[in-house]
Amino acid sequence: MESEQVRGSVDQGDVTRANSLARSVFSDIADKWSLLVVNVLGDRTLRFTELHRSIEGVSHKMLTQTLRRLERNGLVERTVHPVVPPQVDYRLTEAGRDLRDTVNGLCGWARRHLDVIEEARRLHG
Amino acid sequence: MESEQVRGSVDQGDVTRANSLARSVFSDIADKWSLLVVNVLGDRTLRFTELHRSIEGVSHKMLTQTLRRLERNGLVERTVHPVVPPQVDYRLTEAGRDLRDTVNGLCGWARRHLDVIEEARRLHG
DNA sequence: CCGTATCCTCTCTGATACTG
DNA sequence: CAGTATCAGAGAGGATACGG
Repeated sequence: MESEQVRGSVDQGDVTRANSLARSVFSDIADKWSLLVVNVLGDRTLRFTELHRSIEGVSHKMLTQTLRRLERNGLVERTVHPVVPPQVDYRLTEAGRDLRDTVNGLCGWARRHLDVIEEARRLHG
Repeated sequence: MESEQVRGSVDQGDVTRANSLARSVFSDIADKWSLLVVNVLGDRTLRFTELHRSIEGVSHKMLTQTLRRLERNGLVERTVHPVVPPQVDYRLTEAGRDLRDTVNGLCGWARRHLDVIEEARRLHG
């Protein structure tokens, strides 16, 4: 992606690094659950169970995996409170909140093109 | 997503429809290959083989499947020229180009947060 | 409450070979 | 060139049970 920039004034090595990284990040966040988690979290701080309830259809396992991946990419911050029963809070980092704005754009896009999509599905479905 | 809007002035049924549709669209486009195809196509019109060459690592089969799905959702237009050898052109629809702008936002996001992501990966990797 | 591990199923993916 | 069909292996995802 952004292949035009290769010919631009940006440092070549930097661009290559950006491309491959962006690509691997895409692989990590471009899935349904990650996007939904980012959206649901928003500006709030939620516990594991609250997230689980908020995202319909996600399994315990998938939610855990998704949260670990998001944490690994610096999008989500995980806070463990040493109490019994255990309490763990999740919230978006700054990068995560920035991503959420972009994801909101995606939602806006879906809303704007509802009709086109539905018609296309009727035609080709 | 957009759950705040449920309490807003928008028609309730419309919101529900938008949410479930957005969700099913997400499932269809929120994958690596779809996003890459949308990005590579941009404003151009490309043939199957050109796309295949442009997107490193995609198999013949996956590219076909991805293009079918994108067509099914009204993001890509497929034009078959009745010549021998066959020639098939792919280009983004208006909805597709609109999506590409959003996806570009995603690329921009990745570029902006390169350092944060890399550091998070070092820490948690 | 939160997380991990195991098992089992089912889909996805790539390789290959074949049609128009 | 563009697309379909088939097959086998890999991997994702769900259910369940158990540990901190």
